[in-house]
Amino acid sequence: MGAPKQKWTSEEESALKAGVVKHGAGKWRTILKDPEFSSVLYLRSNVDLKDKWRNMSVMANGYGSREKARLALKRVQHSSKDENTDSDEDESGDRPLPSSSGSPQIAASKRSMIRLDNLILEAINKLKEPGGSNKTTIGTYIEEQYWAPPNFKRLLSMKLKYLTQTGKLVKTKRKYRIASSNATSEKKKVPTVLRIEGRQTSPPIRVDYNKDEVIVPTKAQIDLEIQKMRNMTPQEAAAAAAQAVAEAEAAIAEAEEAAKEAEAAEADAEAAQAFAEAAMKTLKGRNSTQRLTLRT
DNA sequence: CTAGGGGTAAAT
DNA sequence: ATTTACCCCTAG
Repeated sequence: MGAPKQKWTSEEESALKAGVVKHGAGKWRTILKDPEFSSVLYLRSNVDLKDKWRNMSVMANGYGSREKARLALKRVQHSSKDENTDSDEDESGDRPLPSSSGSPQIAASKRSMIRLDNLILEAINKLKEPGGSNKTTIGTYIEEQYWAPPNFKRLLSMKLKYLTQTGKLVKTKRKYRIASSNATSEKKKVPTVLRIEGRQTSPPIRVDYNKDEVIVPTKAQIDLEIQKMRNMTPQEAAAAAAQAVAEAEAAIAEAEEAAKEAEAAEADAEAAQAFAEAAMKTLKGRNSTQRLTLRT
């Protein structure tokens, strides 16, 4: 019929994730009605959200609710040794189901948002140091380009280690380089359409990204965060940023105490980072293409 | 309305 | 052939 297939955009995916974070997985109708996301998800139905969440979970986790024989991995073109020590230690449930009522416990283990990853890759990319860049250089770059939370060093170390382990980075000597097989195949989503929340009477704003930035699929996520802060005063945004950092620290501390792989903490830390970073950017007014400070 | 299970057809 | 958006159905 009319729409043969409508691929979910990164914006929609981000909005969905954010919605799940905010309202919990399963509150599809609530998420849909939230003006924060309805601007992005107004085309989708609650069932769509459910199904999409299912699909995403299946992919991310490997075993969501609809996995079955999902054990068919791609035929790796590993030139050397492969040895994927697949330890299915995954305990991060797809359905975090935050125990909302009662005492607010910070325990949401939502995994998504690969922000710092991109930051690191961008740093390495930009630095273009032959043989790779070391931790300090990368850290300095990020600190200069963005900002550094108090626990940034730890975050970075953890992230670097993790990226190396997962093969996204290659560590030679003390230098890190981007793995050769690093598929930088992001979507061709160069132009993004944003809608003004509330009213569609205004024509969509077309925003062209990739000004001087690396081609890293990170814009959508930032967009989302910024949208969420669109109505915040600078003070509120700063407070949110501070809180985000605090939460990240708490997550790190917990993870270290538990001596775990810190997977869950990573997600939290990254989410917090993204939020904080977006806040800082907003405060600095270095938003490139758009003014998001509008108030209807 | 939601959780799931099942399925289909369209993109890749 | 796989992935993925959507659909249908049933039980809570």
